Amino acid sequence: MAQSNGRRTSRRDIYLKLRQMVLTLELAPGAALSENELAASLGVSRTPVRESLIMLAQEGLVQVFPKIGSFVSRVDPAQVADAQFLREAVELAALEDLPAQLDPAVVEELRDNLERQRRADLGLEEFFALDEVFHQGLMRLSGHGNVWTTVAGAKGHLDRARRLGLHGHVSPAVFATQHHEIFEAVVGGDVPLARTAMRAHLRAVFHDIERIRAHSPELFAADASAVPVRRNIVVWE
Amino acid sequence: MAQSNGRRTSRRDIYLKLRQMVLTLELAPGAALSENELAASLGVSRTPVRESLIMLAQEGLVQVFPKIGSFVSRVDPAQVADAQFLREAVELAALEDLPAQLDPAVVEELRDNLERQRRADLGLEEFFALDEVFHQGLMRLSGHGNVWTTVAGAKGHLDRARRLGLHGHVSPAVFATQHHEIFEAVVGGDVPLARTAMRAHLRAVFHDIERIRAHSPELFAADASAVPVRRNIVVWE
DNA sequence: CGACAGATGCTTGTATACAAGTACTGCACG
DNA sequence: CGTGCAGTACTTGTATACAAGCATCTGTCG
Repeated sequence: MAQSNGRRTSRRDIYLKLRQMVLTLELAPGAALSENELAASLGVSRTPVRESLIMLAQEGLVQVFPKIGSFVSRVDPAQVADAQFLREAVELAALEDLPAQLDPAVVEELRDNLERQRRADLGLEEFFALDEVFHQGLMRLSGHGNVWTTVAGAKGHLDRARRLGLHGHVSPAVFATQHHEIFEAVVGGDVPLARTAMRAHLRAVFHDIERIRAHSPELFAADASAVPVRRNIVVWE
Repeated sequence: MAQSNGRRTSRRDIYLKLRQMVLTLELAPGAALSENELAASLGVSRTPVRESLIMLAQEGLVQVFPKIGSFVSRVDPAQVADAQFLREAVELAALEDLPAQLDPAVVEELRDNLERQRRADLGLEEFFALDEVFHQGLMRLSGHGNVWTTVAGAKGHLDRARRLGLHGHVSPAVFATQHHEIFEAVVGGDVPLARTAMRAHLRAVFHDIERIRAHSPELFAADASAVPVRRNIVVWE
């Protein structure tokens, strides 16, 4: 889904950097993004910055209003729900496609991943990175690793909502345990149990979001097509 | 997923036009796309053309090789299979989310759509348009209409493969009948039957593709990252 | 004091110029 | 006749200049 080849262009670097900043909430939902400011701060011209913003807009992470401004999109509850439905459908379907003999290399990789999730000093972003790799690894077991790319591209709003939910509150340990349960069911060949555990895990993540929405409604979109006001933007907290 | 607002920009027009041409095979897989040529023929500068190509590249419909050229991506069998898995997972899951009371407006719309699919003088592109609306309508019945946007964005390679398969060979009538079966099961509240019919329908579409791949292998990608050669490009047939 | 109007400064959209690099073409030479 | 090399014509990437439009601020007038 991403850019085809590995040629180093500043656009690619900027795109990845901005995307990361949006997903990790370093750029807060609703924040104004000026092409000129970004270009100046990154030491490049408007062109690669602008093209990066176009790509992010296509993913729904940024909104561009012609002649008005560009903004980090607020977390849209509808898109969060859509992404939840999508990932649940895909990940549950993948579990039913598991082969009789699992790829031992991937299994080992997953085991290693789970090990690291249990480390006590695990940071939040480190956990999210491991979480991402874990779920993609499960998809690879059934030969649908590349489908994860599409799912990952569609769940930007969901990811940001999760980060909002976890900031300072919930420990990742609960999710690590759920990951372990799913993994054990998979290697044990118990598909129904794996599905049950996966569904419970994904829904636990999802339900957590409503709580944070009540806590910080300004980060969520009331009307997705509304134009944010530039002056009242709060960059962080 | 698409551009946020409805402001008329030439970029948006060009993007939609090029996208349509790629999906309908008017621009053949493997064809070279020169930013300069496109800009000249469209009567605009490189900028909006280039930005459109970037968007299409992000969707996987176009490949851009820096300093080399831009090409309509060949149909990638792996991406076709991925899209098949994705849509099957999503559409089957949506059937299980159907409410007890279906939205009568959508039901009527679907009935109307099916009616038009039965017209004898139906053109190929007209059928595809109706097919698209039909499947999206089914998703709307379960409240997941917007998820279809993501699915539609991911199934570009699948759609092109289907068009290759249908060009001149199979009649859409078979698919129309299958659509009818699915619809009847849905309005009858028989979810298991609807799932069975849907699965059969989607797999029938999928299996048709292998046939055409044997027939026109040059339109399919052997190695997705390989650079097409510019001189041997056959624009159509 | 309030309201309206114009100017100003910002925004993104588009066009154009230049930079860097690839691939083919044609000629010279063995 | 084949091979190698240099030149040329093309490609996309980036920088910059200009165009068009919105929003806000400020000054003026009622």
